[in-house]
Amino acid sequence: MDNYTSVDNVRARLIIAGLTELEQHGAADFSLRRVAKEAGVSCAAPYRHFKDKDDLVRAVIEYVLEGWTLLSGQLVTIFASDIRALISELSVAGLRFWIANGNFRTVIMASGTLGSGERGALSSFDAPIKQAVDRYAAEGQIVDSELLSFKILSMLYGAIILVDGGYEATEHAAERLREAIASEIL
Amino acid sequence: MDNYTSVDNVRARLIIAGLTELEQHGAADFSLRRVAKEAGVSCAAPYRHFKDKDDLVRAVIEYVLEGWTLLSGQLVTIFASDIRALISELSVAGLRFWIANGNFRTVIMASGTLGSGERGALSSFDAPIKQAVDRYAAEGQIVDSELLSFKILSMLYGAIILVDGGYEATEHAAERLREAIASEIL
DNA sequence: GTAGTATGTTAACGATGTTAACTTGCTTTT
DNA sequence: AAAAGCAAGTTAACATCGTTAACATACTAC
Repeated sequence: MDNYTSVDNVRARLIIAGLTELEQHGAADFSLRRVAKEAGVSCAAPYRHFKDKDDLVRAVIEYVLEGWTLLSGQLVTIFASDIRALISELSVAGLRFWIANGNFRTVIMASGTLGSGERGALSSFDAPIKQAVDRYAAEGQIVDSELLSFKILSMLYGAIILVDGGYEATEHAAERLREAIASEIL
Repeated sequence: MDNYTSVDNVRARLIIAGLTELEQHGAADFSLRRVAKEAGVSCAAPYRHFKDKDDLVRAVIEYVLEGWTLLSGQLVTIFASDIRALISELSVAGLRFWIANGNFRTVIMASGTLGSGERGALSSFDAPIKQAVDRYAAEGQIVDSELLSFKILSMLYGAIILVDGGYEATEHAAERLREAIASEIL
């Protein structure tokens, strides 16, 4: 019989408990003990599955990023025939993704919080976009691929901060981002 | 005789102690007790000057931002006759400012950490740039001022994240930012 | 069956943010 | 000048936190 359902049951529960903890209390007030209680285990149990608190948080982020990998993969498929649309849609979707996953960006973008893994997380996020830009450049368009990547990625991350800071509403920023990118890859 | 030197001596000491604390331990490990000890007072003394820990951190950030206000003010004066150069120099200086003040951007850009004041801090940072762009638009250039502000500010903030995340070296990013902005306001 | 390992428990430690109760010294009022 | 009031420091205590150590228990392998 398969034992897949019971494999690492507690670990999985800890991760999704950590996810709601992150959503509700943010990165600053993230309490490992609360997560353990929420998962129905003792306060020391997490240490059987994770090195320390940051390790759990890292796992939660990894879990969340799987959603992005899935989503971006679908976009790549859908817009396979129109690279410019792909770049645009990936960026706007990326913006919405970060805004929807409110507190995660705080953790990922704050360098101190996670050891040296944060670029790993970030790069696994912007890889699809960078890849699409490279493909755009490779398809004969005369562009400085590196500069274009920088422009688009920085605008994307910057838009997140602007929205987060209350400078603009999400949808407004999404539209602006779409415009800005369109003007770059016309 | 002037009693300026002794006015709020402890409060001032707490702020600069908080500043070095933020530099050395980051926002996540910021310890109020350590700050108090560093300032030579008891662990409860800060509560005579600040509502709570976050209030102290806010004060530290305000203090740091005074440096930017000063710097940006000088740039505005220096490049008064060349708005395009002003926009460019303000942006690059802004990037360098955040990178130099490593741990502060973590605090300011993480929404959860500071109550609702974070946009206040951010807006007092990007106000000079927004202002310069508006002036650029007002001087007869046919541009969508709002869109241009969005582009430049988002690229600026995004560049900070990219540098912070290890995507690019500071000077490299500064050069790219300069290029990107130049291509927008030619 | 017995040894070993994986995974849970409870109990404890030190550090932290915060508050309450108190002292102390200066300023103002009478 | 004496008293009242207040600003600003102290110490002591509390709950919570991350983390570790010591112990228990069940599954797995030889």
